[in-house]
Amino acid sequence: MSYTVHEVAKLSGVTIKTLYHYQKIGLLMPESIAENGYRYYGDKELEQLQQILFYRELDFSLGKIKTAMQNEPSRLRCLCEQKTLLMARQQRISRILHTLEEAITYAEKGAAMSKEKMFAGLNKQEWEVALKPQNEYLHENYSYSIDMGTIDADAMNEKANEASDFITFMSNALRNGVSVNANEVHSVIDKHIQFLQRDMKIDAQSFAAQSKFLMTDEFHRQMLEKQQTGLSYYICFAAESYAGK
Amino acid sequence: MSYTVHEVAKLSGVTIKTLYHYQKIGLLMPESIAENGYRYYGDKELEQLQQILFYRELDFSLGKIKTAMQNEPSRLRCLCEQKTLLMARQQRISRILHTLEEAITYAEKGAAMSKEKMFAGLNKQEWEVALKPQNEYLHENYSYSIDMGTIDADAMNEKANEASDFITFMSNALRNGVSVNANEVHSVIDKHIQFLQRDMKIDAQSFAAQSKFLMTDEFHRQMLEKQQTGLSYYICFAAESYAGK
DNA sequence: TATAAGGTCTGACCTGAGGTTGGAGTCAAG
DNA sequence: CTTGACTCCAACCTCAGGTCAGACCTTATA
Repeated sequence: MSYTVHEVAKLSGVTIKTLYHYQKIGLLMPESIAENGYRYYGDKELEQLQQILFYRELDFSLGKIKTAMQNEPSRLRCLCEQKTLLMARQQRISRILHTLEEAITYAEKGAAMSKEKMFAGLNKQEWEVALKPQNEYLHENYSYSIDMGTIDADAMNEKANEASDFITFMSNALRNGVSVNANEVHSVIDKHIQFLQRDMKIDAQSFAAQSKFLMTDEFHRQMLEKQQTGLSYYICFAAESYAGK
Repeated sequence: MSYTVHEVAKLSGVTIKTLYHYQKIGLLMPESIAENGYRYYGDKELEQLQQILFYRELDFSLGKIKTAMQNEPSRLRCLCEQKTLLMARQQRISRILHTLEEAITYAEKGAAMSKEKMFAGLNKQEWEVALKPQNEYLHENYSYSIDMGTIDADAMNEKANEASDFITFMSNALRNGVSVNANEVHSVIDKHIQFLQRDMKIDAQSFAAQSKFLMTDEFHRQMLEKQQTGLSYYICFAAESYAGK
């Protein structure tokens, strides 16, 4: 199947000029060029274009896109990476939106925001840190948020792993439609609480309360939601169900 | 309170050069310029800068930003509009993400996507349509799933549409990470309840209770969850947050 | 008090990702 | 065989800054 510039443009939303530009810089070559100079694109080229547009959405420069696509010829892996990045971007917009909402409530009151808050999510330096390996980021942040006040590195690692396991389980349970009243959910919460009890006094009630509290913290909530949509709410309910048993 | 270029740059994340540029094109003037030529920015200027950055995030050109800020001197209304636009953008990213995910599953199977699907969300023409009346778009996608088994066509249609809009909104809100405490969520619940009140006596508390009750009914829960993982939990929380306001 | 280190101002030039204009060739339909 | 839509290509323009370079200012320290 071959497409003319016009067809490709209509399908993908880029202009003909842009296609030409991409050809000139060697980013996307036509499948074939007829004797009259007309350019024709095939299915493979469309896939490439799609990928280019995903990257462009992420504000990659065309040069970077080119090298990225050369270095990682596996379409699948490219796509997966793009997904990660796009999710990170969504995250960033969430933060900005949050800042914006705060700005609105301050403006309504006629009050002034703190200068750092004002630019949360907008300040790129800060944001680039959050961009990179989200997983570490999740780990770090989660563990740090649970065990404030401990120092020992190894123990901390163990805690991070436990927390991560717990979250993974809950995430799977939610995806699989397991009810918050299910026994396996309760028993995992039970184990998790037992683990927590090593460091702090905590019981079912206060765990439920704490889950709820965590939800009020936007940052935390987003972290869970990033892992699985709806997770923060699910955990909260599960904790409540467990506590009310 | 006055800030030097350096301080503003660090706070906001823009470069000094950019500040200079904004001054040159008259987008953001310093509060005062000392005799030695040094520029100083005050709190008002920081607020303006914040707003500029919000707009920039939305890919407004600097010229447009300038006129936008001149035409709408009310900071509050500016912010609210920006919020709407930013939420629209987030939805667009959601769509792209969805396309990306589909691309991944197709790639895993080694199959080919349909050409239109391939560019869903990326194609700007199409997207601009989706940008403005977001609601129509929502209609199409959802209305079919709610209104099975209706009797009175017209009245039911209205109800179906309302319910459908409500659920779709909540679903998007959840996907986009909007907090259950967010004003827009509350106001949508408010509207929904007002709508319900036409047919039955219901207030915030009983709505929250009913949401919770719905959750205990596996059939209803699964229906919501099928639409969007985590949705039943989210709605429940949102209702509670609304009731507790 | 001199000097170094670091901020600051300004203009001139560069860049990337296209858009615009315009002249000329090409295609399909009536 | 003409008309209207499509295509090619080159030269030039734009926008939002970045880079570089030279000169000036401020503050801390020797």
